Amino acid sequence: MLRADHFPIGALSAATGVNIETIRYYEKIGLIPAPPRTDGRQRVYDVSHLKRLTFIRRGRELGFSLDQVRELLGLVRGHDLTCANVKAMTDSHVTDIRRKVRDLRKLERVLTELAAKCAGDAVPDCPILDALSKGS
Amino acid sequence: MLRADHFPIGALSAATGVNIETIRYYEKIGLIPAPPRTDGRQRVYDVSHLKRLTFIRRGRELGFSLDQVRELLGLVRGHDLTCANVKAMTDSHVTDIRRKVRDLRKLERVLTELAAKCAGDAVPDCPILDALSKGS
DNA sequence: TATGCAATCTGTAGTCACTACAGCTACAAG
DNA sequence: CTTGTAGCTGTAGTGACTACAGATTGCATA
Repeated sequence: MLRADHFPIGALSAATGVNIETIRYYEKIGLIPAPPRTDGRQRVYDVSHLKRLTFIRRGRELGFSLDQVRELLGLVRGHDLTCANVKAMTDSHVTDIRRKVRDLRKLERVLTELAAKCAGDAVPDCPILDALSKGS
Repeated sequence: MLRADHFPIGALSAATGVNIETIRYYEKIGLIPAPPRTDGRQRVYDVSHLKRLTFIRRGRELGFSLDQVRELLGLVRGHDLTCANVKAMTDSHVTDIRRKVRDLRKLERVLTELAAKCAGDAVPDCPILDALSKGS
């Protein structure tokens, strides 16, 4: 944990695991507020930035888009989210994820089947390429 | 199936299910050869283009990147692929897919657990937001 | 105080695989 | 010959960053 109550961007990056360039990017798109600066125009952060950025990182890790994270942060027209709002967003996100998993598992099955037909020898002729080429 | 042996881009698009803009994009990045043109500079395709584009579309549907498709097409330095090459690419792709599935299922589990704790009522206080905010 | 060097700054361009659009020209049917 | 659809080029936008160039700042040591 950071002991100092003010720290530069590198420390914020290290503490949150968010890339320095990404932090500046988040500032540019208004996801985190522009922090105060030193006389030399270097950014100075405090614990509130650390918390907010940690929230963003976890949201991203859970697969929310930046826009969804923005919404979760209650940034949309200053509107405070209710628990019901958040649950609805989460449920719809889970539905998306389940669909992706289904699609990927199907892909996996098809590719595995194709690979099984493939002897893996040194000839240029291959059942996988055949399967991709054959008429509809 | 197309009966004419020469056809314009719209017909190629309809026959393959690949968007017109995407076909031109594929040409620009060298994935399909530039076809001959009419006097009015409109592209004229034949069955070879149709086959190649179908191959590309199927490869994409199986989740290969354009660079992998390019490789499967044997475009990389004119080197012909052996069956072993193709099998190796496919296997590594399957490994990628399995990893993605694992990650997504984990995400699904975490989100489902979070959503279960959430009463879904109208108060602004929400266990999901709490979980994202809490210290590490 | 001087110096050296790591950290930070801004701004731009690149990534992937397209998609969208503006403003133009070509072609086929009636 | 007109009308309408199809096609043309070139550029910019998408999401979520990442990479870089070239400048400046800040801090520690000599």
